[in-house]
This record gives sequence, structure tokens and C-alpha cells, in this order.
Amino acid sequence: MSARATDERSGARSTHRAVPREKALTRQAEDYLKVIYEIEQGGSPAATTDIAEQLGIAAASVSGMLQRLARLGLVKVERYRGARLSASGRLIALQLIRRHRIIESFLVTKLGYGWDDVHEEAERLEHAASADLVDRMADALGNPTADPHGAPIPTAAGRVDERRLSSIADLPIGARARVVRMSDRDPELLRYLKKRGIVPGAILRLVEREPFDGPISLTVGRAKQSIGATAAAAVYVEKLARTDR
Amino acid sequence: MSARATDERSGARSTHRAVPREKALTRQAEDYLKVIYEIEQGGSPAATTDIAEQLGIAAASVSGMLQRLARLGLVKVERYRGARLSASGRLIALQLIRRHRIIESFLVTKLGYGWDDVHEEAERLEHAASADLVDRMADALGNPTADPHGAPIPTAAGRVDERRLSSIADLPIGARARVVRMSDRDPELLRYLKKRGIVPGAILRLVEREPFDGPISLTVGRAKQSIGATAAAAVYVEKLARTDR
DNA sequence: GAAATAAGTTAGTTCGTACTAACTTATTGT
DNA sequence: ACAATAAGTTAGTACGAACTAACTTATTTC
Ligand SMILES: [Mn+2]
Ligand SMILES: [Mn+2]
Ligand SMILES: [Mn+2]
Ligand SMILES: [Mn+2]
Repeated sequence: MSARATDERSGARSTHRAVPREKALTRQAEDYLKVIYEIEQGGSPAATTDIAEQLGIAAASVSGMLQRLARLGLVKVERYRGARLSASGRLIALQLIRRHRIIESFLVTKLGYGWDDVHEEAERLEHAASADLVDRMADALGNPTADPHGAPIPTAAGRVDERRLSSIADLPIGARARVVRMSDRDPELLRYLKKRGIVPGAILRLVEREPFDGPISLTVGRAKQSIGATAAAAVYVEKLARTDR
Repeated sequence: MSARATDERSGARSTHRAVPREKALTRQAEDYLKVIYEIEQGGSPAATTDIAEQLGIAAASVSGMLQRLARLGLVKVERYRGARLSASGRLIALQLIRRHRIIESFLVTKLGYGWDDVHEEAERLEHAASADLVDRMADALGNPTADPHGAPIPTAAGRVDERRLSSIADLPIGARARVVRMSDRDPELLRYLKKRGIVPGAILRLVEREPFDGPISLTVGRAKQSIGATAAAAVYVEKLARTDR
């Protein structure tokens, strides 16, 4: 209560402040920055349609917001070519991602949430939790470096492991690999994969692949599995030499 | 991500639903309902100006929102006379208060937050936390019935102890009383009172009171204290018979 | 290299939530 | 009783964030 429109998470502590204090971003603006960050990890600037699809909104809405974010200096937009984060936009995105992943870890470890069920809750809490709260959660967890889905947790300063991983879908036949992380978006898919032993840390070998996005056969431990292309694309792995264990 | 404007805390689980599902309220609407509830506890309908003052906004803004809340069937407004919650409005307010108080309890007990420092964080999280999360927190705490400031925690169904308490400011001279709860709004005031031993559970006796909102003398345990009228009004007590212990 | 298609932008609208200024109703004090 | 004051409402404006429809630019395909 007693919070004006601008008094948000980032700090309405002292009523009289000397510092200019940039006003807090809205939930929406934060989520835009996050999906732009994630799309950019693919290598190219974030296209309007891709952002729209990730957020479940119309492309026209994205064009509008990108102009606002550009005005705020958070993204660089090249007309008809997509958006890239500026340094300050990237920092905000990474801090949001940090909050998200620590919250997910906390919910799973301390409150008994299921692995597959935690993303949506975190998607809202990430905008309401202060950096202080998130640091306390991280401490309570022993400052983990990865979330329950294997995704790396950025530091408060915005440093994070950005190495690109290949998905099962990219593996050559015969390759051995360790599952490092998986997409956390679809609870159903996560439950499906878990049931088959495909979780971070699992070691698998690609046996065969049918063309035209056909089924992919692989061994997980001693068991043999066959999964579809969509499922395979959601699992990120690290290739192992045949000698690796 | 992938949340349309209406997909909020209250549940966008199943994409195809039969139930009409009333759309989630905004943070602002929820906070209005909460302050109306709190003002109404004083006995009379919530006046426009009082709501405005509690929320730190202009009275004109309140007039507008009250019409919207009335349209939604959450309040009954009598023009120029103030607003009262409808049954459904009250339920929403009590569920929000439940979330707030459980979150405060959790932050203090499980994450080492200070008693005095927890209100503002809860004020934001209460709108983002699902009922499920809040129930898990309550379980982890052993389902407490009061928050760290002594305020009773409503049940999920919206039942709560609404008995009215008198504040120290109302105590007659010579009365013995037990501190039951205190206002959680002002961290500074809470620290001040705590330093003097005035916390929920403390037993005190009113020794003397100067007129014109003058200082109030009281004993807290064996110590003698003198506090101002504003501080006294923030501490709610239960009178004890002289024989009570 | 032009036509077809896909991607992106602009214009115009809506809704929630705030604001200030001007006006209206209620309460109070003499 | 009625003027002064306090409380409340309306009108008009602004901004963020969404939408659809219509138009423009880029890319692909023949
Ligand atoms: Mn997630
Ligand atoms: Mn989010
Ligand atoms: Mn509180
Ligand atoms: Mn709140």
C-alpha cells in the first residue's frame, strides 16, 4: 500500500533522495528484454515476429514497445531488421534471469515444487522479488550456479556462462553426450522426458535418426528410447568423447 | 513469458476451459480492496479521501476506481458517502491479506528478514504469489495463525478473527494489558517500539497520560517508559484483569 | 527480374490507472 | 439559517500496453 505508480521493486526506500533514480520498468518491459536476450543467444538480432510469438502477443504491439525500449536506451532497433539489447538492457535482462532462476531453484528445493511446475510461478515472482530477497534465497541454497533445469544462474553483476549447447536434435549418430539443461517452458514435455530418464546429468548415446523430423533412437543409461524431434530439440547436451565417462 | 494480459496469478492453467473464469484483478484493484477492508474495520464505510490517503494517490483517482470496482460487483458505493465491500470483494481482500501475512511470516522465519523490514516486500509479492505457493509457505511454517506483527492470518476460505482491539492510546490509567499486535507500516516506528520491549506478547501497565496527545507513561515488564501518542496508537492491546497473569 | 509471400510498420482504437482543474454536495460553526 | 470549509465528483488529459486493419518493405520463388 501507499505506493505510487512508480514506486516499484527497484527501490522506493528513502523518500528524499539525491540520486536521479531511473524509474522502474514494468513487468512487460522486463519480459521483452528477457525474450530479446534469449533470442539473441541464437546469434542474430531478435525479430519482431519472434518476440511476438514468445510473448503471445501481436507483432504490431511489439513494434510499438521496441520504440519505447529504444527511447529508454535499452535496445538498438534497426528498422525491418530486428532489435539488439544495449549494454544496460542486457544487464537488466540478466538480472531478471538471475531472479527467475534463483526463484525456481528455491521453490523446488525449499518448497517442494515439482521440477516441471515451477516456471510459471517464477515468471510472475521474478518481477516482484527485490534483489535483496533473491540474494537471501541464493544464500539459503548455498549460491547454486544452475537452476533445476540446468540453466546457469547469472551473478548479480550480470556475468553468466553463455556457451552454446547443441540439442539432441543436432547430435550425429553414434555420439555420446551428457544432458546439461532443458527448456523449462512446457511442464508436460518435462514430465515426459523425466519419465524416460532424460534429465540434467544423464548420459546418452544417439543410436539412429529417421529423416523428415522422424523419431530419434537413443540409449539412456542401459535403456533404449525413441523420442520425437520436438522433444529432442528441447534437450541441450554436451558431447563426450567415446572415452569420456 | 507467453502470458497474455489476462493470464495472471489466478490461473491460466488449461487453455481450453469450460468455466467462464472471471479475469484476474490488477495489483491496483487488489490493493484498493484491501484498504477498503481495513478502513471498514473501523466501523463505517471507506471514505474516498481515506482510501486516497492510504494509497498515496489523488481523491479523484479513487472516485474513478470505485466506479470500476462497483461495476465488477466488488464494492457497493453510495455517492458522497463512501464504499463498502460486497461479499465477493471481501473474499478477495481477505485472500490478499492472507497472502500478505503468510509471506511476511515466511520472510521473517525462513529468510532472516527483520520484523520491521518485511512489509514493503510483501506488499509486492502478495500480488504475484499463487494460492498454491502461499499454502506451501504456510505448511512450511506449521500453519501459523498470526503474522510477525501479531495480525491474524485469514484462512483460504476467508475466515479471520475480526475482534476489535483497543490501542494503548485508549487504555484507562492503571489498566494492565497484553500487546497483541502492532501496525506494520512504519519500519522506524517498529524499531523504536521493539527497542523499548513493546512487542506482541509484552505485558504493560498504563501509569499516566498527559492531556492534548501528550506523553503516555507505562511500565513494560519492570521498566518504565514514556511514549508519544502516535506510537501509542500503533500498538493494539488486550486488557487484562488485575488478577490475570 | 517480376510476382507472390512473409515480415514489419503505422494508424486508429480501447482499457486501466493516474493526474489537475473546475464544479457540486455535505458538514459545521456562528 | 446560511456562509465557509471540507469532501467528493466530473471533465479532460496522459501514458503504457494491448488490439485490428491497412499499408510498406524484404525475401523467396518461378
Ligand atoms: Mn523458467
Ligand atoms: Mn516474467
Ligand atoms: Mn504488512
Ligand atoms: Mn500490495
